[in-house]
Formats: sequence, C-alpha cells, structure tokens
Amino acid sequence: MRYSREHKAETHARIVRKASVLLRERGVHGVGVAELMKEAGLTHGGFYAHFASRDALLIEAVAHAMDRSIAHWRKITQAHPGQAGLADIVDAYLTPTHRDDPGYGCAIAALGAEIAREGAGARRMFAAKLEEMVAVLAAEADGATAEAARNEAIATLALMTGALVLARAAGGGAFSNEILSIVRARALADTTAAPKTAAGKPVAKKRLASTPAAKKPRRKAKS
Amino acid sequence: MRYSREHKAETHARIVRKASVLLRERGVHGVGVAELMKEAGLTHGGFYAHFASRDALLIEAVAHAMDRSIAHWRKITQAHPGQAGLADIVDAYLTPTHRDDPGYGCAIAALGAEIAREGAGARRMFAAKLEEMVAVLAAEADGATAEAARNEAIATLALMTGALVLARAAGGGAFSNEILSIVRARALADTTAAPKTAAGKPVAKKRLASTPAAKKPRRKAKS
DNA sequence: TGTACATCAGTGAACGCGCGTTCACTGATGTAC
DNA sequence: TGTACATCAGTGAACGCGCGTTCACTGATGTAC
Repeated sequence: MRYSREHKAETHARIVRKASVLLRERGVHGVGVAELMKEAGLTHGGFYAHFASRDALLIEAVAHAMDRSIAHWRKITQAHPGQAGLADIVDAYLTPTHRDDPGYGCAIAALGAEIAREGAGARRMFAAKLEEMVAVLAAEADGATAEAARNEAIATLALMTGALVLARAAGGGAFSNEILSIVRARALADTTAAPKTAAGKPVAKKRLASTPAAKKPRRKAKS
Repeated sequence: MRYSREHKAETHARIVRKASVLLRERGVHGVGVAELMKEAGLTHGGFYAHFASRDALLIEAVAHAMDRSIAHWRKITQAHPGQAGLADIVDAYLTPTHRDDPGYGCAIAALGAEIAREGAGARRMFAAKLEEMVAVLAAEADGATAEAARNEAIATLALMTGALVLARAAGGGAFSNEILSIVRARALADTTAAPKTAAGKPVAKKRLASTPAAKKPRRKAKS
C-alpha cells in the first residue's frame, strides 16, 4: 500500500470533518465534491477511494456534526448535572456566536429541513441522532416521570432549534438578537423554575447568564 | 400585444403560485426554471418576460407563501380573537397534515434555514415577513404590555416552527407524531392558561383540540 | 538484511447531464388610421 | 366599421458552466522472498 492503514483513516476523517463544516455553512447541496476534496488537501478524483457516493459522505458528515453536538452536551451535563446543565446548554445555544458560525454549530438548525427531503439513508441517520439528542436532554430534565422528562426535552429542543433558525433568517440585526435573548430567557425560566409536577430532584440554579462554550471562538462544537 | 394586460398578470401570478408550492416542497434549489414553467403550462424560454432572474422569482414566490400564511392567520384571529385564535393557529400548525404537505404549509419551516444563506434581497424580504407574522401573533397574545405580548409571539413562533422542522426530520413515524403532539399540548397550555402577568383580556377556551384548517386537504395554506 | 514485486491512495483528464440564461423567431391581438 | 401594422408573451434551440462520477495512470511503501 502506498500509505499506511492509519493514514487512510486519517484522510477519511479529515474529509468528513471538513465536509461537516462546509455543509453546515452552505447547505446540503451547497458544496461540490471537488471543493470538499480541495479543502481536505486532495484532488477530486480520489474521493471514491473513501466514499461510495457524495450521498454517503453527506450521511457521514452530518452524523459527525450531530455526534459532536451530543458529545458537547454530554460534557456539559457531566460538569453540571440536572437542570443546571440543561440551562448551560440552552444558554450557549441561543447566542449570536452560535448564530453567526453555523459551520461549527447545530446540524438540526443548519440542515434539518433539507435532510427531511433527502434519501432514506440520510433521514434514518438523522432521526436516530435526534433520538440520541432528546435522550441526552431528557436525562437532565425535570419531571416526575421519564415521560415528563422526555416531553420537556423535546419541547426544549424544538424551542432552541426554532429560535436559532428564526434568528438566522431574521438577518443578524436587532430583531435577530431580540429573538435569541427572548427565547433564551424563556427557555431558562422554563428549565430552572418549572414547577410542572412534583420534581424528583431539587432545582439547581447555577450560571444562568454565562455562555460557556461561546466565549472564545476556538473551533469546537457550539451546539 | 399578443395577450391582454390581465392575461400577463394572471400568467405571472400562476408562475409565482406554482413556484411557491414547488419550492416549499423541494427546497430553494430543488426546482429548475424549466420545470417551474412547465408546471405553469409554459416553456422555459418565456420565463424572462416575467422575471429578471430565477432569484427574483424565488423572492416573489417565498413572499407569496408567507403572505398566504399571514392572511390565513389573520382570518383565524378575526374569527376567534385573543388567546382562542392563537390556540387555533398553533393547533392547525402542529398536525401531521401540515407536516406531510410542506408545499402548502409554512415557508419558515420549509425554507427558513436555506433563505438565511441566500442573497441580501431574499433575506430582507424574509425578515420583513417574519416581522409581520410576529405582529399578527402578538396582536392576539396575552401580556400586560405590548412587549410581553411580542415576547410571547416570538417564543410561540420559535416553538411552532422548531417542532415542525423536527417532526419532518424525524421521518413521519411514531417519534415524529410524538413531537407534534407534545409540543402542541405544551404550546396550547402556554397559550390558554398562561398566568404570566395580569391579562388585559379574559381568557377564552374554545376549540382546543380541533384542527380547523387541516380537516380536508383542499389546496390552501395550512400554516 | 537486501531486493523485487504487488498494492492502492491519490492524480487529473474526460464523460454525460442539467442548470440558468440568451436569442432569433412566431403569431394572435391591441391600436392607429 | 374595416384594414394594416406594431407589439410582445411565449417558443424552442443553443450557450457556457459546474456538477457527480469514471478511468487510465502514478509512484511510495508494505509485504514476500
């Protein structure tokens, strides 16, 4: 072999990483194979040594983006379990920094509507990752039962992703900032004070106004 | 002139109407000029007698879709002013019927993320229509002040659109239905029972579980 | 340890295709007389 | 009222371009001896 087995795996991973950024920035059909390969330091002809088709890369790249979000959220909830972790997630999600850097942000807000129009493979992958994300949020959500926590998680995810899509569509000006701050305040209020049912855990109230992952623009998942 | 002035206006409007459906179904770049014209009963060459570019049509077509939503919402709130009207809007929005028929549904959920990546003209139009939609909802929203009502409207819009995007991305199965029903229940609870501040108007409670616009699949706005 | 060979990640030209746009043309009808 | 002409919405072939994919080839390196 011209290159070692690890070399190929590294190249493959590099293409997937770069693609996950460019696809989130430009949309599902916004980047071509040639540019994707160039970004990874290669020429377009070598693409098919790594992927069966552009669609196969799309699936891997979007899955990668969502895995990064999931890992990021897990890290946050490990540092601050329960409602405080949820609050940290929401707080970092609904920021101008996240809005203005979709390439390193949430794939649901960037690509969700488009993925819903893609082939069965992409849709299945996306649905499975969505379930994972709901599970991560539900594990920290308030609620007397597992069902109540899951409901809380789903509603919070819908509110977060909807607000981010609106904020991006609103253009980045005052209206856009308003959307972010209003929804952030409301989601945090829901999350920390929610007296829906008799809570199993005591309600923690840490770090409501900070934006932990959005401070410095290091190239990491913000979602 | 070969055709009367009204004839041209009718043809123009027909292209815009058909385009607004196909674009919502397939995405901002999912339909070509040739197919769009064929759908309107014409050949592609005549396109530029009506529009300066494909982009110009995109802007008109998405604006049309959002105007239909706005008109539809106004009609509902005229029939049931206040919280009851808001409840009717949310109720019809978060249905499998709306989820499964994006071509006649809400342009925010179908195209919002993509429009955010388009040119300045499309983004400006979209932001302006978003403001209109917020205003329509805010006029019926509960709240001691205009600001509180506007906040309520923005949060409700984010929750609605986010849930619809998630439900479509989740694939249409049990998980997808779960998203719709959970968020619908929660949004309706927020809307009708919300004891946020001393309400100016008495809270009406009509037709909570019905889906007025989604009963028969006549080709009308569902959003 | 040194040599010969097979492997295969990566190259770059070429492919068929569909896209948005242009353009010379058509012919029914509004308008001028 | 009737006739001649100008208009211009709509036609369909053609354009340049970028796309995803294919393919013959390269050459550094892992492997067999």
